[in-house]
Amino acid sequence: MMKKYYSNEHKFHVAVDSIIFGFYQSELHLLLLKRNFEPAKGEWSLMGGFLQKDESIDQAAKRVLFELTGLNQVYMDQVGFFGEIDRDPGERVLSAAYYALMNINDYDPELAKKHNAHWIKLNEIPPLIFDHTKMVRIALNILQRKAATEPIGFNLLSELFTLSQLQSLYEAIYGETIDKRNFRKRVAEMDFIEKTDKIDKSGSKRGAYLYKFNNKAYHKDPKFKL
Amino acid sequence: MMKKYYSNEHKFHVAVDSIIFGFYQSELHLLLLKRNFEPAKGEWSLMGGFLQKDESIDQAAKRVLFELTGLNQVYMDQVGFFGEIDRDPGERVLSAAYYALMNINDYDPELAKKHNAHWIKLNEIPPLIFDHTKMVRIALNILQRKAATEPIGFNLLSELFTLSQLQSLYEAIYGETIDKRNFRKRVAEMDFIEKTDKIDKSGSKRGAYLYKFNNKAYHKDPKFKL
DNA sequence: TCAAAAGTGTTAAGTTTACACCCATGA
DNA sequence: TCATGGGTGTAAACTTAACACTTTTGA
Repeated sequence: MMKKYYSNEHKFHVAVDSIIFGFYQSELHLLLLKRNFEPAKGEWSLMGGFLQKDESIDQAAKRVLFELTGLNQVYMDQVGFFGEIDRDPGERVLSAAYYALMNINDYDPELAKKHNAHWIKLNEIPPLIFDHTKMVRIALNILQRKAATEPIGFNLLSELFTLSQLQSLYEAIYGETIDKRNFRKRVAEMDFIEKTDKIDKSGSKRGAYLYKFNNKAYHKDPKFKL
Repeated sequence: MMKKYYSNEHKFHVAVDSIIFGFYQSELHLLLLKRNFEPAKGEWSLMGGFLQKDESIDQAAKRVLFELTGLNQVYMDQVGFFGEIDRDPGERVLSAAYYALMNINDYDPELAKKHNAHWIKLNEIPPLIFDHTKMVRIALNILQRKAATEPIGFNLLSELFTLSQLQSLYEAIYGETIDKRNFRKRVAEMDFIEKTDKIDKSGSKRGAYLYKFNNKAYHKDPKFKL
């Protein structure tokens, strides 16, 4: 048996918290819980859960997301590790925060009801428990930086999307308007954003061409800047 | 007494590991341990330590750095939280990695001897234990990104520095050469990088003016791009 | 006297920004 | 027929990149 060196060291509760981004009606939203369980019942918080003995921290983040959404294969990335002594005023809990980018259409409203989860506009976020507001702020910073140089924004859209949808997504992420012609010029230079022959008529009478992100083509020549 | 909700949850060992950057002879170096203690005695690793009951994770990172260097007030930033199940093959330990930027001249060689610590050139890093090599790679990525847009590089230099030193620092961080005139043009536009009337003769016969970073001036107009 | 680092401006290339009108369609 | 979102090109401003010689001084 392997010798144990760490037996005198203290041990800690470790949790994960998920900042879940969704996009609709030209706005970024977060999936937040109006907690119907203790502690802090009745308050708003991120979805979270405890790290289990037999799972990695990345696996825990995926499991927690799955519990709330029923979805696997969602884009996730670590935000940071939060370890202030009193961040949870009950007992000490350390937390790794992750953000997730999902297509809001994939989300089953039944699961929302069960967990009392709600999509809240980014600029209408209520006060959250513990340090969750700070986690959200940092996650948004990371998203803004990363979305500019890596093609992660597509995770927030359906597989097929119009250029107007793509533009309004990036306007929402950056919090500023983008010139339509300049935006389309940049998109046109990215060969991995492919025009299909399908047309979406839901957003206008005339209809707009639907595009899709070709991940394989992106990896052949991975350049992205929006 | 506050009700306890988490008592059934598993607890974990939590450590911090420090990626300590230094700069001399125009090259970035890391302060690494040739371990004179178990586990993995004889192998190379980052400096680390366990999180204690009464300290935050940031405090733990500072304490661990202090134990190795005797220095407080060193620039540190979180790299990420590493939680693979078998990252430490002995017992499960989760680790928050931090990188630190220090002036190599502030480092007491006596402390180095005691811990068997060595400054190793970035491109001569030996294989490290556990996932420490991965931590180093991610820390370097963060440093490269952050050094370009925030004035953190000065932490690697003495208070007074020549423009040649500053340029070779940024060349080391980015891993590419920079045009001298373009570099100096950019520096000249940053009013918070102030020319002193002192001259350094250690690097050349002619001598070069010494500059300093004025943090207060920077915060009045915080723009940085190198 | 010469080797070695310090210091100094200009021009061309490339990138980014600003901007306005016609098109297709369903109500 | 008209209101609505879809689609398209050009020129000016700005930023970035390329480039070579003179100065100073200690050995």
